[in-house]
Amino acid sequence: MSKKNIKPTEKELEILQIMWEKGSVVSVRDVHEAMGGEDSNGYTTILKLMQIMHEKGLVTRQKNGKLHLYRAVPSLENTRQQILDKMISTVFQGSAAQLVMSALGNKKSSKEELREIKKYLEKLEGGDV
Amino acid sequence: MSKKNIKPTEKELEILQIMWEKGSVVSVRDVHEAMGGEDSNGYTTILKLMQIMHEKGLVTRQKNGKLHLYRAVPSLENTRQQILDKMISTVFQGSAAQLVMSALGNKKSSKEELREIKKYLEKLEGGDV
DNA sequence: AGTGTTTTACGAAAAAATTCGTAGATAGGT
DNA sequence: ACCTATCTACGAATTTTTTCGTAAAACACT
Repeated sequence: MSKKNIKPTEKELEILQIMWEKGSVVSVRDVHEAMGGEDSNGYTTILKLMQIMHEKGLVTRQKNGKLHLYRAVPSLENTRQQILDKMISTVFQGSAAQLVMSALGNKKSSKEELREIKKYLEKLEGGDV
Repeated sequence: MSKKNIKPTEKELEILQIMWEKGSVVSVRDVHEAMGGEDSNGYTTILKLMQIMHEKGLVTRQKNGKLHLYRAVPSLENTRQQILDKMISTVFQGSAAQLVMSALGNKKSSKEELREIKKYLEKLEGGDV
């Protein structure tokens, strides 16, 4: 019951994405630069976004000297799951299989990827085929 | 070059989804009702949205008596593709395989679905394994 | 202490998306 | 011809998201 369903906006998702990539804590500047620096967004824009995310509980932060270090609260996995679920229900008629096949269809995935997926499938079918 | 990349908003996507489901043309009322009627949205809200979609070129329409019948312009397939691509790049580190495995992981897909996917995979690997 | 650089806080503007009220048009039935 | 139902057009209000300017605080270095 404790899982709040805070849906990140698109921009927020971009920021979360960067945090997940970097793995550990990040400063506003880290994010700002990872997003393409001043050409893409003003520094204070990113700052503001991260402040809002903090208010929403999407990130925690802690002071380090004069700057704040931020950490993503929702996990990459959960977020993926959430987005996938929504997407499956709105655009894929509720069928995960359809999504999978669409995803494989266009992107010419490498043979290794395909093999990996196949292996995964076999594991899923697991003890009952 | 003619493919405009008109990105439907979320609400617009819901409406498109209904149109795809219904298959053929739909009236505003059809959509309004399919979306849960007056409890969910005012009739004119849906009307307005569909008018905007018309301006954007997301739907075509034709008069039939006093009402308009709408038809989705973007195909379900293309839209899926577009959304998937974006999603893969923003939340799945560019890897379609990751998306696929995530999608299969949580949703307990039926055995039939899994089998279907496997078959599909084999077809993809096709003439070179 | 004084100067310069970087960071935060705050407020507010701008842009985008959603919602709906009102008025007028259109068709159907009587 | 008139009444009623339903539909469209239009404009505007509301809400949400994105953007950034300005000023104050924090630190670093003389």
